[in-house]
Amino acid sequence: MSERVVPEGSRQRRRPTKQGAVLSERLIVDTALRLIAQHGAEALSVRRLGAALGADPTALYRYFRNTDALLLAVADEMIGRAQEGWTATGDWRTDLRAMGVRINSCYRNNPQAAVLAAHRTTGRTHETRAVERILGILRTAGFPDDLAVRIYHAFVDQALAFAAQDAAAAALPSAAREKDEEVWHEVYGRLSPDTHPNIAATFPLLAADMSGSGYPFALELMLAAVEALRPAGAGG
Amino acid sequence: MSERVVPEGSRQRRRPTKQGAVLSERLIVDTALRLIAQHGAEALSVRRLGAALGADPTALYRYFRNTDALLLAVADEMIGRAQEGWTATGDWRTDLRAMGVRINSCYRNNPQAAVLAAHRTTGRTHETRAVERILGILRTAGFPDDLAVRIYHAFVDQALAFAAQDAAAAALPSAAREKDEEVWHEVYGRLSPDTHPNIAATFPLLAADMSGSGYPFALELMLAAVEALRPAGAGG
DNA sequence: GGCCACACGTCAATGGCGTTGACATAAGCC
DNA sequence: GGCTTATGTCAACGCCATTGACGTGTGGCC
Repeated sequence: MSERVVPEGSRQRRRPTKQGAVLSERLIVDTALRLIAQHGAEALSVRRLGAALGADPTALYRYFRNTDALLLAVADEMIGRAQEGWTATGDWRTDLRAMGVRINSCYRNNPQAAVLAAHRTTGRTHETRAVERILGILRTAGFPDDLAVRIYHAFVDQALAFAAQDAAAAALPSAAREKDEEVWHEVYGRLSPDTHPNIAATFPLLAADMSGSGYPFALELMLAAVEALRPAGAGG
Repeated sequence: MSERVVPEGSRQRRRPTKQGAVLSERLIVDTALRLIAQHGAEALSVRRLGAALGADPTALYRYFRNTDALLLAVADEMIGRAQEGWTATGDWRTDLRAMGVRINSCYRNNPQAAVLAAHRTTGRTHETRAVERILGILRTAGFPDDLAVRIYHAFVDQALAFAAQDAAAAALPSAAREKDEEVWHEVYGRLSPDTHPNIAATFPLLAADMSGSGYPFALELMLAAVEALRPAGAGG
């Protein structure tokens, strides 16, 4: 009895499907990402992916043990794409902000995979490099080690937590997402000033602000607070 | 043809199921939370919930239009539990901190449900009350409306995002969680100072700090930054 | 060039899921 | 006590992921 999944490296026989497609791990992952991007997160199912590939749905199980393994591969591909091209400017605030924004948008661009990946510590090269860089930014800016570590922790956790939060919102089935937005206008817009004076007084501002992510402002607040903690006389 | 779902307020005929249970919105939500707490988030399905209630699964559709509506009710119940017994002290910083800590710990106590609930806007009573209270804290502290709204947004998103993040960690199967922590010590503890000087220099501090949640310090940073934004001359 | 093992695409089937429409019956109003 | 109808029940639909068996064409080997 042979194992169902053959590692991509030792794969030798490539046999076209009835519809002529030649499958590979790479092709499947790329197709899954395209499917998500084009038709939303809920469009990703084994059956639909099979159809998009021009193959029997169960052919996927020759490449991934289950859908979880497939999603992990998709997440890994996403991380690889996002890490490309970052360089330090030397200004700690600019660099930290860029890191935060990159992590956030990287996850938000692939919400389905992000939801799965955001809560895990991989210990792989891309991750360790990011840790090293952020710690470097803080220590070079003059923060003593114990403070640098605490700031690193808060910064990274916040970036990942917001990324997961925003990704989860983007990954909701479109019906649920629309309903969430509708709630803001229908429910919050009709609360009485008697019972909810603060909501009633600020409603237009509230509805406008809540449609976006809270991360950019939260990031600025954190940067400002960190600036205030920086030892006097430190360079940069 | 009457509407399938009757609002809980105007419900008058309570008819026991074959197994003798008397259903209500309240009972269903509580049972759902118990089911999730005992058997994990994936144990929550219409069929299993029906079985746990001692009713036909489809009886739920007399109380909730679909599973999404049920989920929102569960989420709102968690928000309500987080606020139980809270009272304002009048000091905005104390009150905001208490709100944040309450949300965080409540969600972490019900990690499986939190993972499902933290990303949704329910528009239900517990949620609107929380929104009203937080806005009240900020406006009473003297923040102008537009700033109060932006701070509210950043604060709430931060609390929920960290709550979901911490809950997800707590909800991992124990084997996977131990493996994640082990990876932290094994991988990060053995990185060479040549390739990862900043990690190597701070590793003991790092390993100690990363074992807890980043939220408390992130919350303090946000409060400090907000304090700096408060208009001069405001009371409190 | 021909043979053979078996990898891999395919098919059928299983058991789960949410949801709907039709039905029966008891609750509560008059 | 009769009527209306809310509410619990049932059967069925069309999805879903996953598995085991099957046969065909590929690539290695001589």
